[in-house]
Amino acid sequence: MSAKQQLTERIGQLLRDSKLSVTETRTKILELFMKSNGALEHADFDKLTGKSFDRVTVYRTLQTFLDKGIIHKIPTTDTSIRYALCKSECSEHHHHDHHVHFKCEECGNTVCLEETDVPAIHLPKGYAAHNIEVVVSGVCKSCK
Amino acid sequence: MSAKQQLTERIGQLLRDSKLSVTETRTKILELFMKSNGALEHADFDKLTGKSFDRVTVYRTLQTFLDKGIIHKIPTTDTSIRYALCKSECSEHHHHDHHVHFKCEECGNTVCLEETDVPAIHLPKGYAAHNIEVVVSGVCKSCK
DNA sequence: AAATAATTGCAACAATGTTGCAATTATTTA
DNA sequence: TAAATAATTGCAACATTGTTGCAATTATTT
Repeated sequence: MSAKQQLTERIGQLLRDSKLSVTETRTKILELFMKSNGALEHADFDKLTGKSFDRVTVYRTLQTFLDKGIIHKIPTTDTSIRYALCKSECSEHHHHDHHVHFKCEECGNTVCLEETDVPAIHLPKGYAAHNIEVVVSGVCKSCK
Repeated sequence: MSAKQQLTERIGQLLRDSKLSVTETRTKILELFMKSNGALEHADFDKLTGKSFDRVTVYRTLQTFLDKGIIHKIPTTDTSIRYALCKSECSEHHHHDHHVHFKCEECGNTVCLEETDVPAIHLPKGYAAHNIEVVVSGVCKSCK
């Protein structure tokens, strides 16, 4: 079995596990996530697939993946929301997204730093934290 | 001198200090920032001013304030970028925005927790950090 | 108070995101 | 495995958000 076939099989399994139909769009989009080593934004899917899918379909696919805990959003200060694959600990009802995100100012790429834990934050009295997002910007390994 | 007049005078001074003309739009928008205890998004200005200003003017005003270091952006995972006033340590060329942002899931309000410092993050080898953004979501003081 | 410089608002556009519905594709059932 | 059912896709149409050029207005300077 070729590497390509293996990837397709793995993606199919992931979709079935999430109780989703295995379709071309979903397979292709997951493939893009798995091949890319960073976060993707909506416009990337047009670029990377050569607009093979309708914009609406891409929006709906991303939303579905979010709902199922397959991908997560990364906060930004620009218009484009970024998405990245979740690790296996994430599920439909519980995200364990406790890693740091890094955005490189040189190449513009955003990556998940899985090894880097989000530190505990000591909030003022009366505040209850459910989720902590850390986005570091600077220069990445490849660009320095 | 009334409280209202004092605020207007303070705003005028802030604008002059930043080498900006003192106009109605800018004064009004800064007034909104100073009166609100949280971050504002573009749509808020329409709501709060009853659409007294053209959308374009509001966009340009916010951009100008960003450039001058009067306000800063707060990252989000939704479409709307949020803005909040900078403290006095910020200037045109250097932001000292090292506080934590908190978004309440109940009331939707985002606030700057000035007292809460951003912790040091230990990045993997090869990564250089310029800026660290921390956004905590949960339940705020008023909503718990 | 006039001259100059900066800001505003309009129009027109571009990009991003959403909804309903009919056609297509995937899954289930027999 | 073919028909029935269920889900997904693509289109059209629209809503929202953000951008640019330019003429009219307003603020600052001389």
